[in-house]
Amino acid sequence: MRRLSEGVEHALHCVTLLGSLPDGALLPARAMAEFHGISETYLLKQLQALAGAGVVVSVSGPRGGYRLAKPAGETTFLDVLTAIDGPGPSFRCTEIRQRGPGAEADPCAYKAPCMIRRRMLQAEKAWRDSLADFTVADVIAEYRADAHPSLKASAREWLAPKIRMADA
Amino acid sequence: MRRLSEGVEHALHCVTLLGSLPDGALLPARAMAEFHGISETYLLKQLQALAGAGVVVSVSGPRGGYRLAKPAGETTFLDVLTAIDGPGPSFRCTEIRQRGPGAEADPCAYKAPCMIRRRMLQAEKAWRDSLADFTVADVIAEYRADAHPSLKASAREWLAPKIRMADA
DNA sequence: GGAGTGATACTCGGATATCTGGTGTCCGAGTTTTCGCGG
DNA sequence: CCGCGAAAACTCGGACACCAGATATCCGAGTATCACTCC
Repeated sequence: MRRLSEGVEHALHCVTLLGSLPDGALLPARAMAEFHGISETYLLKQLQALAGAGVVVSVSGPRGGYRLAKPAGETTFLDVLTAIDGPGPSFRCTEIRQRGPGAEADPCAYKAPCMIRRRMLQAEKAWRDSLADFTVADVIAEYRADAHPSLKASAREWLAPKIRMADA
Repeated sequence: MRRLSEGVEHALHCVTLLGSLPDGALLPARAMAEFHGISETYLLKQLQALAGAGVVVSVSGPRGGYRLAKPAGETTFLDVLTAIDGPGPSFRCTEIRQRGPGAEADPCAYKAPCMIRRRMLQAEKAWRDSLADFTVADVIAEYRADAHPSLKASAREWLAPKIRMADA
């Protein structure tokens, strides 16, 4: 498969970050960009796509920011990938078997689907199924179990002043 | 995942075509391009990659052309994909977790691999495993069983004069 | 002192440049065939 | 008629333009905050 967009990595890390915050907490894009050392303006583009796909929700104005739209346990890697790279399949069959000398044949002779297309989509389904099994909560749990304690503490400390709690 | 290269489709169809020829038969790139109604010069680029990866072998000069390097039953979709799109993984972890405020932390704190990277590579492995299960022979067998008889006959007839048999 | 009101500051959202990599093309290297010439 | 040799034709191989999509950026819309004024 072609090289995967770098925005996917940004989106996955940011979604994981959002999922590790307390319930109802908001985090602005600037904080996420600084935390990961990436471009803020470009990250906005990805967050915009995530918001449009219903993975995160955005709140405008001061005290605004982003938060997960659903609990971390219900947000899968596939949701994020679909939001960033689009819902369509990566392999697109252009039916080249029908071009060239085969073009004059009866169109109904091509009733059967292209075998190659079928196989490629089947492989892609395996990939999607695997991604659908991974939730953001899984990554967070693994992080909390394995990450170095001082690392977790410093991250928590750095993030604390940037977090905005909902009015609730 | 990003849109898959269109050359992949060309390569897969051409490899299938080569696999359906009699043993030792050669077919020039021009014939394959005309058969599929695609650009000959661009197809050469893909065939070059396939030859470099050892999927097909090329023979120069008149009466030259391409043939499969291994039997169709041992040539998998994964071989073709790897040859065209490169062997590297599609998801590349740039370790953004180590940038930003986490940069000052002890490097040994990052001994554990990035969880997100691990999951993405795992999903990619599922995709590769699925592709490795599909051989060119499978597609050909399915084609011979399901394709319209007149279609098979016309293709055979069109290809016949372009096929070059090895000296054997 | 409290409420209203306007300005302000901060946030996200969409439209706009730039640049890498896929797409498409060209000319050169190599090999077999073939035609011509000489024996 | 047969053998030799040079030229030609056809093939693949690598290097060169072109273009779409990802990357990176900027300006505009919306909203809560804050300060100031008035009651």
